[in-house]
Amino acid sequence: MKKGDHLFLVDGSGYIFRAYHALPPLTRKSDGLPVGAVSGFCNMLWKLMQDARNTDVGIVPTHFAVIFDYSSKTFRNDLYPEYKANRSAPPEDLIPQFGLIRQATRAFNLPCIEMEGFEADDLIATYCRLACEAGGDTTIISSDKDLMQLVGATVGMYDPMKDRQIGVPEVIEKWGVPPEKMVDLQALTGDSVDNVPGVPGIGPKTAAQLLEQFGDLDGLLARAGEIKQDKRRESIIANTDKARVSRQLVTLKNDVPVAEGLDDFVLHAPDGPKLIGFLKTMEFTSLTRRVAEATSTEAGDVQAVAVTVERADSAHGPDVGAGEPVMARNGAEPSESNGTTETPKQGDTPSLLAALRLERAATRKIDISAYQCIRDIATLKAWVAEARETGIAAFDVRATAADPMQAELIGMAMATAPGRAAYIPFSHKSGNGDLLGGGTLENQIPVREALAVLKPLLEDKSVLKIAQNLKYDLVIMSRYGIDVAPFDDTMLISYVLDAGTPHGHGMDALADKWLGHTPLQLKDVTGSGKSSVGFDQVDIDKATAHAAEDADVTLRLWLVLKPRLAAKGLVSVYERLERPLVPVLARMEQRGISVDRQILSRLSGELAQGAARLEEEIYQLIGERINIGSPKQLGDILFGRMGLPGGSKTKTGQWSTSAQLLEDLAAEGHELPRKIVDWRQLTKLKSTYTDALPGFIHPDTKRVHTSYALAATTTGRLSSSDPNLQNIPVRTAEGRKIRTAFIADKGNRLVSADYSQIELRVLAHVAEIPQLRQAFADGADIHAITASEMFNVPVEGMPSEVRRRAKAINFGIIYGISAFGLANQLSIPREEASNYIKKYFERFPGIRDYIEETKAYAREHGFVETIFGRRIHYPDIRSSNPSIRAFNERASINARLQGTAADIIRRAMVRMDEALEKAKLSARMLLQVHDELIFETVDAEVEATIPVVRHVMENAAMPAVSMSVPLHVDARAANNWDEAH
DNA sequence: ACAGAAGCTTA
DNA sequence: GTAAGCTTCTGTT
Repeated sequence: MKKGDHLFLVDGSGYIFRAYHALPPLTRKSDGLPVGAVSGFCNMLWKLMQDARNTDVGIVPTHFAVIFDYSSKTFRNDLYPEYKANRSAPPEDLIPQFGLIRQATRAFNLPCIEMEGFEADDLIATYCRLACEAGGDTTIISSDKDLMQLVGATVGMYDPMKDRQIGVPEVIEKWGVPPEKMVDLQALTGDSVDNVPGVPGIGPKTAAQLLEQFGDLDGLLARAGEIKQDKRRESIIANTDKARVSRQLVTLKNDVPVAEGLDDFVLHAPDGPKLIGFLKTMEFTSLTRRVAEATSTEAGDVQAVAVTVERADSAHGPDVGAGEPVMARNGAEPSESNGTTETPKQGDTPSLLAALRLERAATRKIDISAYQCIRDIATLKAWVAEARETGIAAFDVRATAADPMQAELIGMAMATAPGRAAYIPFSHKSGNGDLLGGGTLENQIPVREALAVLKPLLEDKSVLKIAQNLKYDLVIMSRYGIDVAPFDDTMLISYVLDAGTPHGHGMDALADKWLGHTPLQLKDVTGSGKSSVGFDQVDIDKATAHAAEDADVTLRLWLVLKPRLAAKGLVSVYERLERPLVPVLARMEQRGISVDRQILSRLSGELAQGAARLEEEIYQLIGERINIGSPKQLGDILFGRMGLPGGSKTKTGQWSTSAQLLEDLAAEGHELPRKIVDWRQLTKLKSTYTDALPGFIHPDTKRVHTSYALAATTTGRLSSSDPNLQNIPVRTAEGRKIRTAFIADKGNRLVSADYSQIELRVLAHVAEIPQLRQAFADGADIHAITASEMFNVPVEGMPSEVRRRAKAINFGIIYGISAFGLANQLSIPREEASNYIKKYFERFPGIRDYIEETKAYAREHGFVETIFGRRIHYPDIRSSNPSIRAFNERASINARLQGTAADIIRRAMVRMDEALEKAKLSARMLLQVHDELIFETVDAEVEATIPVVRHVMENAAMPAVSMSVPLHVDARAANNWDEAH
């Protein structure tokens, strides 16, 4: 082996188990021999070898071996007799397959390596070292964490089933420590599968954090007394020996006296006849056919195949046919149903213009081979000048990640007219690089230089920039020091035009609907599944076709969609409520919020303990260790074996184990359901919040940056994801503790400001209900007033149950009330609920009128509008199916209220930054939770900030709408979100 | 490995 | 009864 050679080591034993479990269990040969795992193994090995020949993917092995465990007894059992002692025997139908899989390996002409007393992992470690010393690189085909300690400059891993390469960054991302510290991490966490003890109570998150703090395991054990948390400190001190022996167990031995040397692993081509012979014996017909095809096209003999391996890049790459589907797509005629059916009215200029532009854009054929690739500054400058000339540039940023806070620029596409588009690659890598990544390709304009030319254009007030989902590009560009303006966003225009229609607002849906065109899919250029690569690995010609097409399509969509805004009277919705919010949200996402790791980690420990205790108690009560998290198992036990009363079935025929039902059983005095409900709460909090949130802390900013979607809901609300910070617990004391982890930086406070009863206020305004308007004007308790009106009870000394029922009705109205739903909510008979509603409408006839008007309007127009003109479509409102129709009616009633409230807070957000700046305040808006805004500001400015925030929020409807009901905002400041809320 | 169901969190 | 997103389990690829 020499420098530049590349060794593939397949973790054969790992492969066997994964193949066995990933495949349907009952694959048998005609004589009954179980061969499912053998089949999976052969398929994977074949795919791996085919993929490996594809030099586009980047790695061509020169050496190849498959490594197996020899037996279960190894030197580790001498160190620690319990090692792997809890391993049950392999499944019966897997046992005969071990030998077959070794034979399969030989049939593939691959070395089959194993050694008594050592695990496959030790042999892999040894060969990695030998390869490294010889100057070669190694790829380990496995995803086993036990092997991650070997990853480094010359050693990478590859998971063939997930098609994922695992290098140093991936190890750090997954485990929070670099590969060389994996041993220490595993020593702390242990491994229940292999029976490595570790330190009880220390999981991967805690271990990573401790190792970061103390450097390594020895440092940690030596200074364990410094750990603040009592339980953790005591556990580590008490289990020092276990940690040490665990480290020995997980440390791979890289000096096994191996019999075969690397030179024995030189890769030979598959011996077609030999392999086919084996596969036929196994009755793997489809793989036999594939192998036969692959080998016969190369003249069917060993020599010819061997040549193919050497020159796979020239003639047999997987992309030979790439031009064909492209042409086919291109040649397709635009679909008939693309909006041209709408006939423009006489004299309706915007409509006419819309139709004309649509006609032009849609009929002009999209030719993705016509796009230019810009590879020198002079050409780039010419394109920039052209965009200045036309005053319009659609652009599309290509970056390394879907998360704009983590993404690095790879290139950018721009379009100045339909069909006239170009791609500027900045940092594409060579296709045949190894795991370390190929070198940057020649003839690209480096990011800095390209951005220096592009920045004046992107910031030019006289050039409109157009993008699809512009917030993503905005966040990235902002990180590169560019403030893109002015701009339009085709996704948002579509959202304003068509919220609620069945098509989405993504580029593919829009291209299909408006242009009758299907753009190249990302996976068509990056490869799907098997051979997918980062966009920076994509061949520049293909990258150009894809990225430039997106810019071209975006421009065409803008030409079609923008005029429709005016035609439908939706310009102001777009310009007041949508577009200006984009940079506001981009800034909020970039700022992020501080989350205290320590608090979450402590909570996580507490929750784990609580859950474990409940688990034991539950097992005691049912006398069996079932999976409590499985509603199926739980239902079978509770209502089947234990025969608890009141069981009901879900629509799939399973026993329902909903919290409501379990609560009812608990109320009847059953002990078990209570514990299950409690267990669910604890595990929910742990898995969704305390365990998940730390993973979202950005490595550089140390803050959590959520992502807001502007066009995700039908009503105009925002949504939050990755992580969702709009559903952080608040109702229970236990859950609220999670909010204490959301903190202000030192010297700062969090300010939370939320609208009080905004949707009911909107209802009182739009439905013109005198009693409710008066109640809100008086600052009265709205639910108590409602109850008082309905039941003729004075507000003073009102029983809480009476108020509770009125409150449920008020909420019910907002949700488009039904007797069924109200009955459910209040656990009362439907008759009774029906009477409540009747009585409510007698007292508040305006609300019944409002509901009927809304339904009639929706039925007539197919949409409803908020008071600011946002349009929400309900295409199924005329459905002949009564339950679908009723659902759409309720949703449309709700949409006017929820959507208006969403519009109001949007208006507040759009104005907020300027208002703060004008007041010379440094407060920064961080989060939005539908009716709440969270800010961070320096201590000294808290008192001055609150009135400004309140003023902007309470007057947000003005001047567009002067509400007949005052808006009220509660605001307070504290060090954490729990206390501020 | 992925999709859907069930369940639970928020406004 | 409205609007969302995330995790776990389960059956199927």
